[in-house]
Amino acid sequence: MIVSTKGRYALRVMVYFMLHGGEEYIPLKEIAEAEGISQKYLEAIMTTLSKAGFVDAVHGKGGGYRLNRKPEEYTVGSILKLTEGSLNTVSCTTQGPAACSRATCCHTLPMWERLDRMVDEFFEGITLADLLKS
Amino acid sequence: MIVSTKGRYALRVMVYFMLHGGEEYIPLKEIAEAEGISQKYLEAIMTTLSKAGFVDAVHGKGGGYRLNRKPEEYTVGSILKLTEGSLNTVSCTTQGPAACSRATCCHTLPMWERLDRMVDEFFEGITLADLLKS
DNA sequence: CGTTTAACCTATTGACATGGTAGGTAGTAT
DNA sequence: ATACTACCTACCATGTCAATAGGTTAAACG
Repeated sequence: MIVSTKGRYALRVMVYFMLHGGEEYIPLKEIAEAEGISQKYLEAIMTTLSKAGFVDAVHGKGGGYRLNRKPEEYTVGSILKLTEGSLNTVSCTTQGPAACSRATCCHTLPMWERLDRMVDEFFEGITLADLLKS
Repeated sequence: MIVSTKGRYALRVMVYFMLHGGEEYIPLKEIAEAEGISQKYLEAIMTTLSKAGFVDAVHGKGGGYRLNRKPEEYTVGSILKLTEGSLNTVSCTTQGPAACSRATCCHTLPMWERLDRMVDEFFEGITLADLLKS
């Protein structure tokens, strides 16, 4: 499991904004119900997105969230990295190169690094807008 | 984290066999010490590899494990799938297509499926012998 | 004002996987 | 017989994930 619900929910919510949002703010309650996600759980995810400046948030009546930029300007990678913390595929590559004492002689490390690069390029090459195409 | 220690250890052990083994059997103890892996923990992994026919095992003095085939005939994918159970990147794709009630209308599912295919092709395209090249 | 709405904040919980340990049994060579 | 080594079963400590609970702040509306 490389991507948990946190990242997947975040993506689905962002897609929801893209499809149903405009200038107006959409309250969390509506999204949670529409997407079948626990409202309380979504709160934490939305706060993360809001703090990072991925969405605008407004308190009070008529408030809610809305996208900040055009869908083409969000990469899936940026959303996942924010909510997941990291997209590394093995613990060998999460810390610096000196994390594993066998790094210098490990015959498998280069493969993990190649995989990480491949996954990163995959997600950075997809924007929110792209998700509607397939 | 897509690959846990189980799969990573299995790969390192298989590489060890490739480099240090021949016709003779190598006891677990030697591998565990050389690779710095808990011997008891390795036992479970080796038994899995042995049961699946990836290695030959012989009890008693002078016994141990050895490779079954030529290094080019093991794909990294087959070793990881055996020890990890699955290489799926998200829970959406681990079960059948009907696992998620939103599968038919989910805008992100096709992306996860593409990712899974990409990761699978990556690992199936690498053999044990390839690991020495980079 | 006060009430409603809705974002934000701080714990806490239950379930589960991971990584590893402990202790014993069965098979093989000397 | 005994030394060695694979195999088997059970257990445990830790951490993350997913979700819940209950409150606080901010904004609109009457």
